[in-house]
Amino acid sequence: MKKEKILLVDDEPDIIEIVGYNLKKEGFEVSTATNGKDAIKVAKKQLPDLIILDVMMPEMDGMETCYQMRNIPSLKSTLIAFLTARGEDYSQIAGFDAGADDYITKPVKPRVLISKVKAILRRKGSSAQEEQDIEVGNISIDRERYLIKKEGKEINLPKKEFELLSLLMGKPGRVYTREVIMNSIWGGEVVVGDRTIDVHIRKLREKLGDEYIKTVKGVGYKFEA
Amino acid sequence: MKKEKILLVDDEPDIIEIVGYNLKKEGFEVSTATNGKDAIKVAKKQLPDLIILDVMMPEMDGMETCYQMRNIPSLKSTLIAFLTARGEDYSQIAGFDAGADDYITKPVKPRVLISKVKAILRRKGSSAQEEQDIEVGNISIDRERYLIKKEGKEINLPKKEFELLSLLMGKPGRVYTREVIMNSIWGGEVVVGDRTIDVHIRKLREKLGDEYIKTVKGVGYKFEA
DNA sequence: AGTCAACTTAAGCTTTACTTAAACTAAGCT
DNA sequence: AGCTTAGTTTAAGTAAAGCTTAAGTTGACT
Repeated sequence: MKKEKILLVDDEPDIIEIVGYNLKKEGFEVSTATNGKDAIKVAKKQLPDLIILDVMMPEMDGMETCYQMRNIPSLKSTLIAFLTARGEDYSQIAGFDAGADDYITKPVKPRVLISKVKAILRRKGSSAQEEQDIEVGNISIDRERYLIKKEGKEINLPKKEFELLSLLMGKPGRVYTREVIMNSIWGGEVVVGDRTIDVHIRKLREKLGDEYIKTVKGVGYKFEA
Repeated sequence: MKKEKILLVDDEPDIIEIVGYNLKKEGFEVSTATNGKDAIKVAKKQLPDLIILDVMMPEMDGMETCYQMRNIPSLKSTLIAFLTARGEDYSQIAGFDAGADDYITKPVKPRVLISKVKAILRRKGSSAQEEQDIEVGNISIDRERYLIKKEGKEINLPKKEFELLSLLMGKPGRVYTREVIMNSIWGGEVVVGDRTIDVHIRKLREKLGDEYIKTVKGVGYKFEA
């Protein structure tokens, strides 16, 4: 099995040292950063499986770093855990809101840390969604150029429509619930009505033809050739 | 969307009271138990999404309860979180080993609790990919695409029928009582008459043929090849 | 024969989605 | 800045699919 990559971010070298050592000993591939900016840079390159992020850091704190990371598409499926001093309850709340998956309280006992990290990673399972260009039937999608082709003809889609189609075509046949669609395209924060999705679906059908996107009543939508 | 079910297990009525109140206020459907045995009994009936389990309990403690629950197939995908006094590091480790998904430290501040619970449940959605497709006899079920196949032919079922068949096929041969069916598909809140189940069974038989779903008079229904 | 549970049908009700148009927003242009 | 346009979201009416109920029927067991 491939080594799992962990990015460890903390401004205190001691912590990096101790935690890093323990993680490596357990067979993880560990990279480190001492501030938010570096962390983002490294994360983009390495695409780690888990990022452990200290909340208290100079310049850009963990919370802010987390927000920014969550807005980077390639890090969407990456797990983020906060490292926080015990009892800072409100930072926990804000942390979850910022999109963290878990938090770890300092001071950490090595064995606890390892158990925790393993538990977090275990959850992840198979979320390695590939960013490749997809082609289904006579429709192909080019994420890099932000356009789609139908029978060779290029069609330009506005952002939301493109993302919606992109999501649905990411796994043809699979039904996406409105909830999932909302979360993927609008994110948990923005609140828009359900009708909005309908309308975007409609626009897509208008442009592609009705035969591609199917409605599963009471459940959601799916793309099918 | 259907309310998420949480089973709360603690021997102290005060905790149940406070925590339960807060969870209900957030829109969760809460059931309770004051000891491990009851907890298992209730869990089997209700099939909750999340079980919050106090570690320290008389008779059967949380750890033991957790072990036993993990050995019950129908609770395989249920999340279990421990409720533990702050700083009991070793119980945390043991907890993860026992198959817990997370732990919550006492004393709990309501807002933290809610955030935590939501975070835990949020994970489930994304890691529930593990749902395997079931195949019995010449009928197979594809949860992702929301359709079933009989001898290769795809059949489209409406939501309730699909869920009902899905439930029954989850364990072929096992008899599901009306009560369990109600709880799984409608949730404890909605109250609909027993005839409703009959009708859905009928529709299924209409579409699949009478030979698959069998009636066990006075008890319930089962799926059999 | 009487009782009880399940079956069957069809009708009415509810929910969900479709469609259209109009309001709102953001970005680019003059 | 104001205008223009493309894009997004909301709103409202309509259509359809699905769900539930009701009521009469069947069949098994005493």
